[in-house]
Amino acid sequence: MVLFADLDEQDFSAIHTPIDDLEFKKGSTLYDRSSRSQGIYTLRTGMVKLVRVTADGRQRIVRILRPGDVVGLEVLTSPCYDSDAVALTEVSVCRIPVDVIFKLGANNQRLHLKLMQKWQQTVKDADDWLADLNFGTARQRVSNLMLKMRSPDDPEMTTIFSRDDMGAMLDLKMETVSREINQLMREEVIEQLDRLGRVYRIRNSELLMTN
Amino acid sequence: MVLFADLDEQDFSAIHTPIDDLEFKKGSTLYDRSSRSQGIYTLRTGMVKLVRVTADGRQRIVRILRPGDVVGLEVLTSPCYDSDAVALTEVSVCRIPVDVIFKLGANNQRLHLKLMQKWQQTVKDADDWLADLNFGTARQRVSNLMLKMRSPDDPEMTTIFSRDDMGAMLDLKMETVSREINQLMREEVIEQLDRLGRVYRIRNSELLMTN
DNA sequence: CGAGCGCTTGACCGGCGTCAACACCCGTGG
DNA sequence: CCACGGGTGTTGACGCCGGTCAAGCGCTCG
Repeated sequence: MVLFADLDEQDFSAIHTPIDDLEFKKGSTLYDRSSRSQGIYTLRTGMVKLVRVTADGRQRIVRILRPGDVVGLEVLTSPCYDSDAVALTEVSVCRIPVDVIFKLGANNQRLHLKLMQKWQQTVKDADDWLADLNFGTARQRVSNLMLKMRSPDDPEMTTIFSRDDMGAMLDLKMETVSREINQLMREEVIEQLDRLGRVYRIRNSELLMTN
Repeated sequence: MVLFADLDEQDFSAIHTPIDDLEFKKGSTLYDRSSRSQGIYTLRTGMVKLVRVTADGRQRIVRILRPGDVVGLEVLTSPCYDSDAVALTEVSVCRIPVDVIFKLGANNQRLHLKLMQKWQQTVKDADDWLADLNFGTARQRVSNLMLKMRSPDDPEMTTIFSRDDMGAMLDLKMETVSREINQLMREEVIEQLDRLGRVYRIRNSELLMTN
């Protein structure tokens, strides 16, 4: 209940339309650009990637969403979504139809404030993504991604993605991503914790930052 | 009056705080990250760049704003700005104190809708910027920038920036930008119209798009 | 055990960065 | 009027980072 955290009882009684709790499997798409609006989603657990296809047919990941983020805000003012949303892990979300937002929002100042905060966070995330992950050498990009994907409750842990996805995030080729990660491991800056190459421990965050 | 286009007389009478019309010279900064919020700006004429400084001290331009855009929306929910805003040309803006927005918004549904549309446009612009201008070869990036900066009322005309600024937008070095532009001119895809290298005519937009 | 997928690693190549020289525009001052 | 200097843009030579192509490894699942 990211958006409704501090609504009154009476606010809730105004809701007649159902709010669905949904689960998505790893790899399944919550929505794509062609689909009509089915509402906005608040992300409870898991990670979601927002994907666009460039003019020349390649995939570009424009942002990663994590628990607490809102997915698909754009349909509040637009009939369709701006990108595809694909689950990177098992994902559980809460889907809220657009008209529920408008009914509640009609005379609810606090919801407007919460929405505005979500918009602001989205813009900031987008700008951060551009400034931190798409600038500089391959090594800098990979380092910054490892830092950005740290676990909120244990900043030594970080979990990343398939090498292909990382390429689409950082504008690098899979092979380059692989090389940089293994280089960081040889230098003992990071340490692999699983067998699949997704979970790492950061042993020297200083060095990652000053790359 | 981008935001207040369809407000009632009575809405306006609620405003006591002054709304300033301001002018900025080319190169002057409207605000920077350290400055306290002085309100949001609607851009009437000219162009503004939003700039961030990366960890390693280089400048990154995250977006260009043009007439009709709103500058500094983030201070509606945050005490300070997320980036520096610098005038790329002579600029005239309309500055609206934050509390005016809140006073008007308290019971004005249409203003909320307008604001939401501005937020959505901002996110879309940010994502477009990432997907179109920071992906692919130098030639593709320069081509896409020329397309994005076309004049709204004459799509054959496009006006760009200093080579250094273009580098900070596209994550390329000045020299590379210069080479690509001159290459496009030799191929007669574009044609320079001024002596400073800012205004061009697009002679073959097909070719620019399919690069 | 073998097929298939994702990841790693090596060899090679090309595009972009680096460094430097130079052209051009403009303002200033002689 | 020209001489000069600084800022911006262009162009060339060269080197290196990251892309390309290909082989091989290690899982997982049939």
